[in-house]
Amino acid sequence: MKAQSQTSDVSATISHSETGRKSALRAWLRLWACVGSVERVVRTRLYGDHGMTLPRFDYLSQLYREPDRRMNMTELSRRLMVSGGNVTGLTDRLVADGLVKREQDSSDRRVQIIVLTDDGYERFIQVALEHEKWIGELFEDLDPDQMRDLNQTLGQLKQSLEKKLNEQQED
Amino acid sequence: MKAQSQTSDVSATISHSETGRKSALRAWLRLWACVGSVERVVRTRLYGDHGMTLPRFDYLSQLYREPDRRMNMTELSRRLMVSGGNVTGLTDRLVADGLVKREQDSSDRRVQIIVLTDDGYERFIQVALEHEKWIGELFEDLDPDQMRDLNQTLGQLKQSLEKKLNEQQED
DNA sequence: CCCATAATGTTTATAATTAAAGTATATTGC
DNA sequence: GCAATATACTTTAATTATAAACATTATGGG
Repeated sequence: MKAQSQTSDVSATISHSETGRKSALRAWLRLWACVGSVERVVRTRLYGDHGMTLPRFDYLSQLYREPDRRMNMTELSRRLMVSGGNVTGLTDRLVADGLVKREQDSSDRRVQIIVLTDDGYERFIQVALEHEKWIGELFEDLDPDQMRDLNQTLGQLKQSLEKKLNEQQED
Repeated sequence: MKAQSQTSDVSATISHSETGRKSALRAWLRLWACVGSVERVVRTRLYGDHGMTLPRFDYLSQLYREPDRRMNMTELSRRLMVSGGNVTGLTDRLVADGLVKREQDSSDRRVQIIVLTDDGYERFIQVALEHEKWIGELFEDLDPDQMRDLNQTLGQLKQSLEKKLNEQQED
């Protein structure tokens, strides 16, 4: 059949990139499935056990990791990988709940600095301890060697993706 | 200090699970970051180049993979890892766009069968070809060995997570 | 057959999310 | 200094998403 022999000819020439594409797609689908499963568990437990949503938890965790517990909106948007408008809305609700507060930057009047309040800090560490336990349980079937390799590969992939994203942005 | 010596005593006892937790958390954060980066690229290009959203693309891809291009709502909800109400809304809009249609199950009047239309099929394969190319490019920095190991580990993790989810559901 | 229970899907209210347009402030080049 | 451009954030309209309550239909035990 013509179509089939064409496929064979082509695959003989570009077989490497063809198989690369297929295994990349498979890796992507598995990554997506794993993240979806973990997110579903974490989201359900956050809401059920602590009345907190996953986006708010992620938001607070970014602030928590900063030495001074503060960050501007643009940086939050970048770290959380969501749009600026989304961060505005999340911030409004977190301010209403008293978990964060807005402060003005002294040198640039456009900039809003978001600060974790004492309440927000207490609330976050309480939830974060449980969160870490859940993640540990969800990943417990991977043996230490696999975990090490996985972390190594994902670290490399993460850097590679960030590099590509920056390059793309400049175009 | 009392608190510190307590921490040391505890970590001496459960150091293995402690380090396991930390590396699990690191793996989770990296997984999350990688998926976020890829999703951002794919979403932007889907919308910019094809006027399609990521949730709709994922929805169509689930139907496409079925031999008869049809599936009921509950199964779609399970595969896409989203709520039933969400699937109802997505279906309404995809029906309005003519990409899928609803059919009644002959043996169970509760069941809606969603069928990919000819238009939906054509549209999907056109976009899916590009999608596969994008994913291949985004993952190109991983060498074949890493890709193979990654796929193996993620496959195992995926199965382990599905097992845990089922067990949890039964509680 | 009938009732309790389960399963399928929709509706409702609300939150999260995006892209695009808009506002205000800074910066840069001339 | 001023105009053009860039940056930081908000607003808007639409879509996507959840949890919980609901309606309908199916199933299984008495």
